Amino acid sequence: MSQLDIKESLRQRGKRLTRQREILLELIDRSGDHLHAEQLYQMAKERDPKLNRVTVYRTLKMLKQGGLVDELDLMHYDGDQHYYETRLKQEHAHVICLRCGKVEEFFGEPLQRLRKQVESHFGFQIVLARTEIGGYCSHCQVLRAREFEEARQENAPRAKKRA
Amino acid sequence: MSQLDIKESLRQRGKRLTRQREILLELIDRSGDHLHAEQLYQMAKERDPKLNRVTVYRTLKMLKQGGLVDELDLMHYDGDQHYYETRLKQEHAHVICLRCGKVEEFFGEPLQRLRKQVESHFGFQIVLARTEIGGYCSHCQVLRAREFEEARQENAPRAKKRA
DNA sequence: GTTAGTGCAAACCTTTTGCAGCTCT
DNA sequence: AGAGCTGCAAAAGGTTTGCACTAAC
Repeated sequence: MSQLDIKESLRQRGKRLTRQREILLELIDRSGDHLHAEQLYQMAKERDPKLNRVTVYRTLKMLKQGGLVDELDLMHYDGDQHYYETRLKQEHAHVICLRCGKVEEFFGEPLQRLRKQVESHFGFQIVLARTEIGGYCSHCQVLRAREFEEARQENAPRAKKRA
Repeated sequence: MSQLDIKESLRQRGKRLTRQREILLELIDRSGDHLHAEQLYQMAKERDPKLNRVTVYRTLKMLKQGGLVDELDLMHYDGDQHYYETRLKQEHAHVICLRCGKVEEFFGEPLQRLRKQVESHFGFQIVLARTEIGGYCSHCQVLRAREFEEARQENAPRAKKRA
């Protein structure tokens, strides 16, 4: 969903396109996924120092209610704030590395199957769905193993390095 | 994961089994899933009026870190607090009705497939995973349709009931 | 006897609200 | 003109922290 689509959607719902919203929409549009309110606020403040944090929250809330952005928790990787991304057509899971914080997106058929099964199994009408997976990316798995090894050696000082 | 299993796990990790923890574990064990800290606190206070809210938070945090309970958001159905459930062997999704708040659990093979695919696709080591689906249960779908109809008639007063 | 755990008060972080004034349309 | 939006200040909601005291091991 592009900035233009979002603007059009606001127009149709009789929302005003203020200077502040222009700034926020542009930032959301180009700065990629997964920002939280404070990040967005800091970035917006550079373009308009008077823009208030509250406006960021109000704008995000409005976009969320309009179905234009999705709200994520990302396994509370870094505190309890929420993260936002412009809504994509295709459902996807978020895979978060608990060590480095990197977020991968996974698009795969199990997600569609899951959705269909829940709908038919419970007669449920799905409005929004979210899958978040936390763990360690391949890079950090190696680093963690190394860290463990180092910690082990520190706990057993004077031991010979090799048996 | 039963209360006894949890106690054993604490013992092994050198955690103390205090009077307060006994109370909280028992409540978590028997009062079913999906409570949040405040609910747990209110229940615990009835058994020990001196037990502090902070102890509830600290206990939940410890159990979470020990992998004994899982933390959920339930699509922030009712505010931004977290919900807790004792960890089950089998992965499942939570299906939350946004109107009545009912939570269903869905166990199905797409979840296992998803997990496997993410592991192999990214070489990712999964620690915890969470799928939350928000929408309307079959019961509330009917009620919502009725509510819409009533609202429509109020907005068009004196209109004939049937065309 | 140690050390982990508790209660209390106070702080913290994120988000929301009330209201007067401003600005899109 | 007028509804909708903004900024400011203040509050709310949920959770964490520092510290002196207590209790489990």
